[in-house]
Amino acid sequence: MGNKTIARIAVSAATYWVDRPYDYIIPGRLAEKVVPGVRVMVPFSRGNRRTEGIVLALSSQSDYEKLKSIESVLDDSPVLSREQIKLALWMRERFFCTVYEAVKAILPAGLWYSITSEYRIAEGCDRETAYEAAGRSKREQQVLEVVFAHGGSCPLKSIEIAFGDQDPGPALSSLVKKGVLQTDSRETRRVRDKTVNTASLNVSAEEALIIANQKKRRSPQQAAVLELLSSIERAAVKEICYFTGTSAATVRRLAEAGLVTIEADEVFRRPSYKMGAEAPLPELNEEQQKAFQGILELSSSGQPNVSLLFGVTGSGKTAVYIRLIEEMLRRGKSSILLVPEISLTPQMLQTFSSYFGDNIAVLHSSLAIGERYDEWKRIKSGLAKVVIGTRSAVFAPVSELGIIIIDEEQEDTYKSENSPRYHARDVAKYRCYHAGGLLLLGSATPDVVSRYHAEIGTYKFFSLPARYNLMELPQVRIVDMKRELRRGNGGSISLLLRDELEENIARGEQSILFINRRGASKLITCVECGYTYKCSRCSVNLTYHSANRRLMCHYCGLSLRADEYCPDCGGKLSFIGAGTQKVEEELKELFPGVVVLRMDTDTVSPAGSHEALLTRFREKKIPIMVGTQMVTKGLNFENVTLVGVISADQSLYSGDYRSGERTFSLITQVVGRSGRGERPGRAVIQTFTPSNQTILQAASQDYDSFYASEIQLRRLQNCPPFADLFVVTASGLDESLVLKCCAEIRTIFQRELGSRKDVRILGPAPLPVVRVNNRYRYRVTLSCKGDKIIRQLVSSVLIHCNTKKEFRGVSVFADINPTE
DNA sequence: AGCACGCCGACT
DNA sequence: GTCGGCGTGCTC
Repeated sequence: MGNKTIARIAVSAATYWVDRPYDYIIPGRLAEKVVPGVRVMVPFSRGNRRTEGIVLALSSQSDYEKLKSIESVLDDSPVLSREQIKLALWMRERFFCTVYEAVKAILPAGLWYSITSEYRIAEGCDRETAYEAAGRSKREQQVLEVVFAHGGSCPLKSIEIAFGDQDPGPALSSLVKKGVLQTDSRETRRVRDKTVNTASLNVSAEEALIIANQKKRRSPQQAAVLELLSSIERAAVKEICYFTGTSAATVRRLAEAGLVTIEADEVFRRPSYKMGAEAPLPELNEEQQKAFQGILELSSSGQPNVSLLFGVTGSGKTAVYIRLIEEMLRRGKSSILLVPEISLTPQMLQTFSSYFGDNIAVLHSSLAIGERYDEWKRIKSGLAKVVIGTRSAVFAPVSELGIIIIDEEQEDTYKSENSPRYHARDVAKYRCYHAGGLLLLGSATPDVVSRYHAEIGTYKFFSLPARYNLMELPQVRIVDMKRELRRGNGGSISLLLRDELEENIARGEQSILFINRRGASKLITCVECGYTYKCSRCSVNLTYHSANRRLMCHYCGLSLRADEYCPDCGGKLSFIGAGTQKVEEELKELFPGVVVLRMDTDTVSPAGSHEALLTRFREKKIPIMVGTQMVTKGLNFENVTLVGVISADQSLYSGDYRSGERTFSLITQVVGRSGRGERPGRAVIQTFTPSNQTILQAASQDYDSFYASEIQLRRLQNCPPFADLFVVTASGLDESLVLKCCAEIRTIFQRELGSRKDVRILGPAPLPVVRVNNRYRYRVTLSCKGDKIIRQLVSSVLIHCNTKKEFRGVSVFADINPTE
């Protein structure tokens, strides 16, 4: 080791366009503590404001002359490993975020510091001199008033509140400069390491008993504690008190006498769920065994290390997961199982706990911050080697990564909607590649991109056949909603569905109605012929924007005036769409007195209440349940024999390249799950486009034919997997400025890439909802294979637009292959 | 972004 | 003269 006195640091205050490693001097007193992966406080920018940073690397020299020094070190040991630092840097390049944004995604929230500053009147400065120094400045006077009102010292927050929308900054720094005020800032952590005081004997058990006997007269309580400890040696102070009826003070007195030692033992806050009884490993059938072995083979042979496991619900994917995780444990390696938010239920955790017990750590968003932090610590320390969680669990700090399994890998919840806009699958791929782990994608309706990779051999492909003896394919009927309209039924429930519901109610069987609420924007269709508007340039459906009363393409921005009548047949045009509430009301009118359970984001908010609703539905045998996506998880009930899809169209025509895939996946899931008991299930799918291929394919559960037609479409449209979509979004209060910025983005792309045949530039186009929070949002899309040159160009466009004076007030960000 | 510096009109 | 408003430029 040379004399590395300089640290390369990523700072949290840096925005994307100034984000780079900054060099700082490591002061001698911190030399030991500053190592890559620890967080530090550093002065940053002209005002030297205190900023959190993370040490990326150490160096013995710097190109920069006027270096500042690290102020303090926040961590005793690195919070990021070398691999994780590399991951953060990779994420910056890949997802157009700052290094620190990536770091924040990788680490649990419980680790974050919040900085509170305090201002106080300088020592030896009285009221008079202070006001004299403030002079005639009203703001400085006001600052002093607030500080004195707080007794000479007060948090910055209070001053800010007193100032309202005025900025106290200049007045504060002026007063500090004059020596009237002094400031202090402290970083505090919201979550502490939880500890429990534990007492243990300092003397042998025999000695303790002798002393206890001596003490029996004078201090019977101390004697009782010693007696207890002589038999169990070590116990939590709380428990000692409970069993002996003494107080903590008694134990403390013994500690002062040197007879016992009290230590703070680290304990973990654990999320609670029901543990399953220990169970033998599931047996695998022939197909499962083939998949199991085939997947494991990859670990010895190297590339490729990704497999796709295709199998409908009930085909036994979970058994394969369990055996793989178990195998990894046997090899001393860790596993990460990612599930979509809605599948991570107590029931599911109970199942896994039967096999892996306390080896499991759970990570998901509705855990208490302390629980989440402690689960993270258990993983990092190697206490938990089986991680089960949602999207962010892909960052779990396991040391020996054996396998990452992504269940239902086509789900949108694996893509983050805000910065860093990562896809868990991409991160998993990166991690597995670099740590030599396996990646397994599981699905009944794989992402078309994944299936394509399996087809061309970059992923290994395994398929589990459905267990036909378990259930018959439900009887599926498709209802043409245009005809319903023409017949005078303007409601959202067709005559057929009404009859079926009636029958189920009469028979005491249960029904679930599914509403597809994806894509909040409106679609227009012809009542007579089912005509829908398509973009002539993008072959996606146009959506109606009430703001300008025009039909627009979300890709290229094409806009048409909305007609009154169908341009094809002259029929009446009408909107498609229904909400859960509306359907609930209609049901109550159709079936007075029948209980209807509604399940959507309005009725399901706290964690676990989703589960509670489902339990109620099952146990109370409530006749009808209506809901959005989340009801698809409630379809495992024997008594549910009818499933209705209220409107299959909405997601189908939402106008992004994955809408077909999403619709197929949803309908397949819904249809495939009715009739899980003895009686065969029935499904009714309502649609305005009954001849739509995707709906027909979903109704017959035919993934292969769906894939075949979808992949052709993707090739035609130059969408993933044949190209990546780089979407650059600009937003701002001034609509014309936002548009001007988008025009410039387009021009830059055109100038730099215009000659490349494989590149298509689309837009500017409005987002499905153009105005949010008074900000107008437009985007330009770049469709091409993402290589380094493209990524660099996108990055430079972001920096250009965010820093150009002309575009002040417009913020621009980029996203790769977004899901709507 | 956030913060300081510098320039300029307005007001004590 | 200074106070504070706003435009400009930089961040190891």
